[in-house]
Amino acid sequence: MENQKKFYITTPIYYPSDKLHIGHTYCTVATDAMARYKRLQGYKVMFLTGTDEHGLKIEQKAEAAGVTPQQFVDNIVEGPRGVKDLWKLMEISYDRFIRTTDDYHVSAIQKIFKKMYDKGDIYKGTYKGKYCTPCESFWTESQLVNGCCPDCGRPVVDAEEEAYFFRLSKYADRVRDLLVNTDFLQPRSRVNEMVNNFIDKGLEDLCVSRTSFNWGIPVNFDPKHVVYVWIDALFNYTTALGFMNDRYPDSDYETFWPADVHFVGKEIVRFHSIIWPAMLMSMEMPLPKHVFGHGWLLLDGGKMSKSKGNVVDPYILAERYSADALRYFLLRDFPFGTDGNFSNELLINRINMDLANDLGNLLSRTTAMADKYFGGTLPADQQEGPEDAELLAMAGALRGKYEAQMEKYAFQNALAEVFNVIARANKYIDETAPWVLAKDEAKKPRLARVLYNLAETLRICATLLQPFMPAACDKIFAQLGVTDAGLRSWDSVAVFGAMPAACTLHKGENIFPRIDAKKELAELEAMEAAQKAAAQAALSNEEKAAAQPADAPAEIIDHEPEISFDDFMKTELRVGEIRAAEAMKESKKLLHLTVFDGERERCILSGIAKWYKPEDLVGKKVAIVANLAPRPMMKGKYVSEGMIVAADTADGGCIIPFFPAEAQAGSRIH
RNA sequence: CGCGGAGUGGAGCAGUCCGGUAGCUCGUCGGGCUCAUAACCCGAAGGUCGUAGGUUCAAAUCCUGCCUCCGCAACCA
Repeated sequence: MENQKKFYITTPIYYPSDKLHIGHTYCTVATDAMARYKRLQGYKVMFLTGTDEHGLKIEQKAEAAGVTPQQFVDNIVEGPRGVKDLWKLMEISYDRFIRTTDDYHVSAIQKIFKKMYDKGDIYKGTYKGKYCTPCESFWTESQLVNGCCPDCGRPVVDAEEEAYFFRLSKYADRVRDLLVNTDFLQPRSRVNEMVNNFIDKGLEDLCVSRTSFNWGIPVNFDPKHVVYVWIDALFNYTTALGFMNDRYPDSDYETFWPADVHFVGKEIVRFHSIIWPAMLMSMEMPLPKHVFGHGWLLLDGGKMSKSKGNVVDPYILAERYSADALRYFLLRDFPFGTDGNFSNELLINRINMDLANDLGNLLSRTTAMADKYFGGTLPADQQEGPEDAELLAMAGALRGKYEAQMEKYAFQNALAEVFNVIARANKYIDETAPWVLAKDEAKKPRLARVLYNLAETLRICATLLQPFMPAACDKIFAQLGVTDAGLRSWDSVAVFGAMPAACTLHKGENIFPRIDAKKELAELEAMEAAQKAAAQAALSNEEKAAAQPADAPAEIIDHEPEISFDDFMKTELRVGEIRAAEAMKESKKLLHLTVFDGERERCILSGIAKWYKPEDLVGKKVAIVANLAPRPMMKGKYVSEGMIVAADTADGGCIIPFFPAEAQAGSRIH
């Protein structure tokens, strides 16, 4: 076993500030399929996943929920319907689960930080900016409003905050070379994006510590700093192998590092393809062989949002249709490298067509005939026929084709290859018409051979489907009478015919029941409506939300401190009449509005272009914040003098309340 | 002229690097079969491959302009 081939694969560590959604599930399922595939091939696999638990956002969410940050993340990770429960439900076969709050990780990160510091690649610098003393906040020049704090409007002072920086710039050339001249980053299309957008624009040194929040790993030689996300999160891939800690043996690191591939979402490709290699170079550690940036699942053609995301709760879908069916759908319908459109209809359709009609039904008709014609056990006396050649050739060649696709992470193609064979087997039944053979006693040997070929084809397909649908494949093997582990191995599907001729198969339960699509879609829609209503109710009832912080962290409202009437009156709300509105060529999101405030026309740039057409706004009367400090925008090309009052909508849009025509432009709003 | 991706029969996609009968899944219509989960098999209709030019004997594929959609960046005062 010394020479056994090794394979180390990881998912990102997810940020547990909310419960995970279908997008996280997608990535993790893909990683799991890859890990299982490599195990099937005989590799010694290390499959790592976990959670990235530090940072300001979690600190704030915990505070809002009235619990400690540790309690907050414990609940989301270990609690009911939490991260680990989801992975259990989804049959995720991770070998290790790392939490960045695990003490071994914490101490290892401190050592890593110190080592980079001692080397000179991390240095103490100053983060220069404008500081608002009452708010205890730093702001950049561009964030200031009229030279004042954007939060409270009070003057700011020049200040410097001490921070540690990583010499990212030092490694820019080497990282560029890595991306451009090797296949480190895949798919290739992501390379241009990284090089053009980030590297060639110049890499600045990276701020790797914070003093503005506490929920993080303290820099142990300078404890008022905490390690910011980069070093904390990225090095998880090595600390989980025992690197610089004693939780796991050093031999794990020696065995598995460097990783064969990190699967990551395209939004974090930048961190994994630029910052991560640079930090490893600094540590003089080997680089991972590949980073694969996969696409997103889109809803209605757009990015998944919280309000939409609730609808495609992986928990609900897996419980309704089985984890295997959901896993299959995710990996069969979407090319791994690019974005894909998720919909319940596609999901149900795919389950019905491929799993119920083609695979499930093939198993069902095969086992039913074996029972009916032979009592389950095929006689060894079998006769080949002219219809056999093509099926045998396809099933025999399947492993090679499948392997070629899997090695490219082209899960959808690998599955398509398997289902080509399944379709061919269904056709083979028509060609051989076993029910006709069964009527003639003399043709029993031929009939036996036909059923054997079907069973063997199913065995080969099920073996290769194990990485995708582990539980369902177990059931298939049970019905095929395959008890010998050797008959579900990679070697056993190299050629057709490994199964003994006199095999015994019995019809069992339907493995993939057909779904009543109409009824299901209606029910899912009803659930969606109910969830939206519940979310609305929770939004309007803060106490209720606070009582269930872990279940409903998304519904916590961040309230501002109470203010006096006088404070309120400092906000000068007035009726404004929109005299002109036009789209801006410089921005897709902004509309350029000319608003009459009762005494003059002012320019207001408002981020509503996505929801309002200019012509629909002209002549309308709206509420404006009249005493908001003018704000230079588009690099000073425009100055926005005020703000239009608008509300967010549930689908992430926005809506403006309009005053009736008789409202006087300029009149005060109380 | 910020960066990048995409536009192919009703739907979702492949094909584009390395030009040469436009393919797959679903849907629709017609037929067959009865072993099976009203499943399976066969056949048909349906596409000027976003648009306008160019190169070529030949362009979905190469080149140029334009339009539309989506992400990132900027930014929603």
